[in-house]
Amino acid sequence: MTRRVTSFDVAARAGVSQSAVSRVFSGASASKATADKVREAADALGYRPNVLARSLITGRSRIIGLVVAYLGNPFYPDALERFSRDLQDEGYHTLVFTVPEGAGEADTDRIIQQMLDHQVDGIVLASVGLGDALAARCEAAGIPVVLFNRGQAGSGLAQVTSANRLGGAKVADFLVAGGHTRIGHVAGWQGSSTGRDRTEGFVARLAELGQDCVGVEDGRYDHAEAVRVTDLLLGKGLDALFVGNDHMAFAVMDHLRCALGLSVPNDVSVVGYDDVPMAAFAAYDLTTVRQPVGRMVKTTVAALINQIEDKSAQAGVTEIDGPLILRGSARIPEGLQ
Amino acid sequence: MTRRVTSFDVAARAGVSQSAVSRVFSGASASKATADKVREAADALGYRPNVLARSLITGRSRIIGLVVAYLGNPFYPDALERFSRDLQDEGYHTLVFTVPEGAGEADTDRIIQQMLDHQVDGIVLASVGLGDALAARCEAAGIPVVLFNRGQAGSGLAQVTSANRLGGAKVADFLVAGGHTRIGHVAGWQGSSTGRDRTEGFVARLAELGQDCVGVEDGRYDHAEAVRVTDLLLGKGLDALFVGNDHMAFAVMDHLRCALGLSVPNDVSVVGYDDVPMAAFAAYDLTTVRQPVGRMVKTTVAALINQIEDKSAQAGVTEIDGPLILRGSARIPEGLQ
DNA sequence: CGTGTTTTTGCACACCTATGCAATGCCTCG
DNA sequence: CGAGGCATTGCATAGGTGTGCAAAAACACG
Repeated sequence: MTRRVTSFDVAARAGVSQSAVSRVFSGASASKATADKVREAADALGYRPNVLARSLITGRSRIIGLVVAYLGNPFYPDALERFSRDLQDEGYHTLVFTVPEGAGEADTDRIIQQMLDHQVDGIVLASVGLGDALAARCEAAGIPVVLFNRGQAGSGLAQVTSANRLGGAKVADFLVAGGHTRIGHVAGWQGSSTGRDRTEGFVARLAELGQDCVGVEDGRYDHAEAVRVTDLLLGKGLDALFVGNDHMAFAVMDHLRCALGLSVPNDVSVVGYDDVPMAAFAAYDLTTVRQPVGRMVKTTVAALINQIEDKSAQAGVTEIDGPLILRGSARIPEGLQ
Repeated sequence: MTRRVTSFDVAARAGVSQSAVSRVFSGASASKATADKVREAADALGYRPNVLARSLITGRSRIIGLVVAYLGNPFYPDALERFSRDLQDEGYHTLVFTVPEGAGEADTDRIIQQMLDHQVDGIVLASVGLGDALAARCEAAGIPVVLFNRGQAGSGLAQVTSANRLGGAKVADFLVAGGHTRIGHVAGWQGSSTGRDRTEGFVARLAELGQDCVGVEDGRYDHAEAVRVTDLLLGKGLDALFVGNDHMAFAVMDHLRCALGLSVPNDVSVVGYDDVPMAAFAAYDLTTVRQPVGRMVKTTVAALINQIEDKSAQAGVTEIDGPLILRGSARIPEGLQ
């Protein structure tokens, strides 16, 4: 195994100084003549700048830390893939951390610490919260943090979500327009802003329309839990269910159809949230509120890079609206085709 | 934003030399007395070793590059999550690269180059191949590469897969035992070793049992393509289908049931490969060959770390056997309950 | 050709840690 | 008490790059 070829080697071969080589490769000013000489020598030797040394001195690693929790929910692999690609396009790389199911503040703490150790230039937390102490630590280290698909009121952190309240309201409008009168709700985890917001928007709009929600139960974004609380709700008599995300909606539909022998949508209409690719599968054909992942990711990346390049940039809260996608899992009101 | 606190700061406060601090934090020998002093000072100042500087000098970054292609197939998010966790447990971190759908050698080349630039200690290629030139470059740089769920004959690279030939054979045994006589096969991508091996094992065993496979079509691990070729095969009259992975099997089942109104398994038995979590969903209840992801990942990580720590270690080929999981998508032979 | 201005270049140092080497201190055993 | 062995410590340097500063070169202009 041969020693790494360094900028000195290139300099020697090109007959210039090491700093000239550095300048050529970091885009600083250099005359065409030397630039040519340097590039030629570099090619001949197979030289590539050592990213570590560069990062050490510039203090910027061009690495973004991405923390993701629920990879079992197909929404997140999709987001992850887009993050990786979009960041790559901007010249950044993605250090991925997964936080296990029942992880607490302590686990997040360790992870954030490791990211700081690696000198990441920024952090994306996908559906993961951040304690105030940790947020302060990142702030102190000058490392921007953006929350993806998760809000945190009063944290002062940048956030990108879909318009969850509005989305919930859209579902309420839709189900009422469809003539449903006994509407239940398997909520997204009420410990998360997305879960709460969707529920609030949904319940509030139902009330505006003069309907009471027959029942609300927290499904905690979990398969088994969603099925369990569905049974609770069904005991009250239902003709429609709004489920806090697609992932749970699939479980609910399976349970209704296969375990209970009910027809969706004839006996019960089901509406989800996310519009993951699987929602379009014929077996589910799920009516659902689309979260525009592509735009959400691009917005997140833009916000992050903006804060990295301009430390004084303000952290903003962005909500991106998404349409209700009409499919076959819920009765469609007369007027809408 | 305050300057980073360095080992010198800690040394000054603890009244020792910088090297003492270094030794305490890198686990080298140090007396209890100094270790205590150093730790106290470090805690007081909030010192953490700079990973970049450490990597620069040791030549080991403790970062593993993970390249993954088909995140749309739920098998891979699962694997990714396990890789991240297992590597974390071993003190490594995961730099993730995704290669876009129709990516060629050139894209892979760029990605590998970037990984080398980042001084990764090792590379995992999940269902991605590696050209000989690139393999040689990694070899030259002394960076071990392990192929995950993909073989490459004659490459000399370490490989971890499931026992694909055997798995295909198991499906053949099972379908024949179930009394099927007109068996078709939507193959996994024949440009991949996994696809070819499963097909070979399946077809060969069918032949041993005195049956001809009614038809084999390449589904290319793609949803739409799988549906398309299913129609081709159905034209020949089928009572069973072996599909090259679960991801395609879902599409096939949806098509059979929802578009064509056929019953699975009454009209056609369907068997998949992978046993992704979704295969257990009631809507599909898919009989399938399990790929033991957990063991495959652990084996891959172990092989990688082994090669990292002992450069002379030989790259091996590992195949891990997985059981056929009996569910409701295929007729079950009398004897088996 | 001389002077003033801009661009280019090289020198030296900084970034932060790990580690070989020599020196120091401590302990043991005769 | 002295010699020898061992653990510990500090010094100095390496690892590969970016960058401020001053010198040198190139250029413009009268």
